[in-house]
Amino acid sequence: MTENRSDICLGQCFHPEIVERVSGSMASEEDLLAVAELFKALGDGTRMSILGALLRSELCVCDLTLILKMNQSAVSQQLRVLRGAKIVKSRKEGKNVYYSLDDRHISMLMETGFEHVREERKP
Amino acid sequence: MTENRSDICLGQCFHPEIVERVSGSMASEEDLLAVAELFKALGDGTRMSILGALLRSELCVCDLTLILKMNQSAVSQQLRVLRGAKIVKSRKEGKNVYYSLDDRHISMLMETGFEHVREERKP
DNA sequence: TTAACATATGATCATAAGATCATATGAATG
DNA sequence: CATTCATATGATCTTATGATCATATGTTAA
Repeated sequence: MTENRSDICLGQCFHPEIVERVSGSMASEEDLLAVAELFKALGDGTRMSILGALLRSELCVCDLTLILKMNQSAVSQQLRVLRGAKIVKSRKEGKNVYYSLDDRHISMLMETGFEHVREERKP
Repeated sequence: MTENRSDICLGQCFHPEIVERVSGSMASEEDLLAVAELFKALGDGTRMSILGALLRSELCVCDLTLILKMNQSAVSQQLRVLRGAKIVKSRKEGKNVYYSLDDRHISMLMETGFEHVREERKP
């Protein structure tokens, strides 16, 4: 920890106690990377539109293509990403596959996100 | 709305009432894209590590480079992204710039994210 | 069991985005 | 006021990722 590096502040700027304390109390790298992957999967306009629709109702792929006005392949590709990230779940019924949000964490994330961007827009 | 497309379900699968209702009640495209941008900025391992540190304490750039064991340029580049997305704010004090989370929405998003990935890991 | 339909997926191509390098800016201090 | 130090940023290169195309899988009904 606090090893020497030639490219950065070697001097008086740094705060050893704080660096030590934060380094020792941070979330694990495993958790941080997992959360980053989660947000990365949420961080795309097409996928967020899909989720915006699923926030209102469980939907089959066909309905999603109509709502998003996108072709089926693109929708399915993005659903795969969302499934892989455990953001949506699916259930099969006949020829159709119905998608819905995985759990309430996802809707909480979306609602908090909406609140944030709406607040940032005001001032 | 519900226009014809040759590449997808023209037949019996689709649910006009649901498509109609969801299309009419979804968040605006503007909001959806803004939230997607927010999550995209959160969706990177380096940036999430920075935020994991800032969740514990306000920090200057130098301290962040030591905590993350990364060079200064890479850290500053990612701080720029986080600033642009209104995820962190900065204050200048002498030669140093101190960064902190923009508001409580950001810590809420992170906590919810941690909860989600930890729960997904269990079963 | 064949045809029609709903969904999934591999391959390809174009674009986006992160790390690094070099250098610029701007504050404090001798 | 010149130097040192902390931070920011433009340019470049490489890799990652989304849209599209073509096709595969799997389900139902004729």
